[in-house]
Amino acid sequence: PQDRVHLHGPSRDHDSRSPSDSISLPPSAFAAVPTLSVYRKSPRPCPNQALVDELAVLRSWRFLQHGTGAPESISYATAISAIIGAPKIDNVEQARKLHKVGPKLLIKIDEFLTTGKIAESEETRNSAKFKALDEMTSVYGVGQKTAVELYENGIRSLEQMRALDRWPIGFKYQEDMQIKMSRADCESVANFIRIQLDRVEPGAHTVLLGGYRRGKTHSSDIDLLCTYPHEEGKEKGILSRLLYRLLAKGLIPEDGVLWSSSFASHNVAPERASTRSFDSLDKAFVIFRHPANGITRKRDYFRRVDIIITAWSTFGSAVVGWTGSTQFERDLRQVAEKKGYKFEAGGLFDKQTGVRIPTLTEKDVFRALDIPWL
DNA sequence: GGGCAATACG
DNA sequence: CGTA
DNA sequence: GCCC
Repeated sequence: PQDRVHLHGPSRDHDSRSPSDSISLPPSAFAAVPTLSVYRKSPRPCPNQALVDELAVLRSWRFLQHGTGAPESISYATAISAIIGAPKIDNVEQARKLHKVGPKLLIKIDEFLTTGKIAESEETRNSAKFKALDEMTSVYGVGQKTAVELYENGIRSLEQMRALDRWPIGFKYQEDMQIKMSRADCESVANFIRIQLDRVEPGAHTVLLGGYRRGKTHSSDIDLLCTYPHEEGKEKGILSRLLYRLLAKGLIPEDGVLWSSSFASHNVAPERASTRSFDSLDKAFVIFRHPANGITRKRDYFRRVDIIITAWSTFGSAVVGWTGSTQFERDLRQVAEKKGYKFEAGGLFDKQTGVRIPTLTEKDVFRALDIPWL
């Protein structure tokens, strides 16, 4: 998720470079780059794409060493995000004006501007430990902590991990889950699910979110948001019916429901079920079997799909919350907090009263928080 | 020196 | 702790 | 690592 690049409209991730980018801008233009990602565009590729690619290695390295939530990691993520939102950098004085880019980053940027690369990035890419941790965390259920622990115990490869027999599901579908999906693949998977959804709840509506919506050409998973337009409450129960149907049709393997709020509530104590925050969205993380079509798919492929259900009245919040990127969500919450709101994918709330502001559309969220639509 | 987004749940 |  |  950290590779997600944020943007605002559905066309947010398109190349927005222009001929004027070849002209060197005054440092003041860089000081004008907004501090938070919600106030700037994030084109991809961006004008500083080669630099970003180099710095991204160091960001990954920090993620693997300290976790994505560690300050060392967040500082790199925010700095890279700022660079993504900046015009073409061709001297250090410009970079110096960017918010969130400090002395340490400037040294790296300077090196890149003079040599065209960053030595530490290259070393990191080739380091055995980096490669081992990177590979180990690719297994579903294995995060940074576990990978570091495994490494300390001498584990270095997927083969060694497999022998431990601790992640049966992770390894069962590991191979397919490494293969990224094209946008056409994402759309095809979504359409398979829509057909079944229409059988259990005609009139229900779905949209593809996540990296796909941000314009990524390839995705490692699919985020599918489902609602029932204009009829509050009619979305209730959709998830379990849909899951049962997908299971019955073999579109989800028997062991393919990795997690589901809906299914869980079956064997859950009633009081526990009602304890659930009434705003939290129903969701299921599944393995979807994408049937072969004999043309673009010679065989079935197993894909990670997240299915999320939202009430119509909070559809906008759900769209914003499940589109990302990670950085965008962080910055959005900061803005909400500062303006007396609390934002979650389940809704936008007044911090004082706890009252939920209706957010039928994505623009309702932006409007309430006074964030421009870029 | 404190803060960095946020939270439900298995 | 891991996942979203 | 960067900002307040």
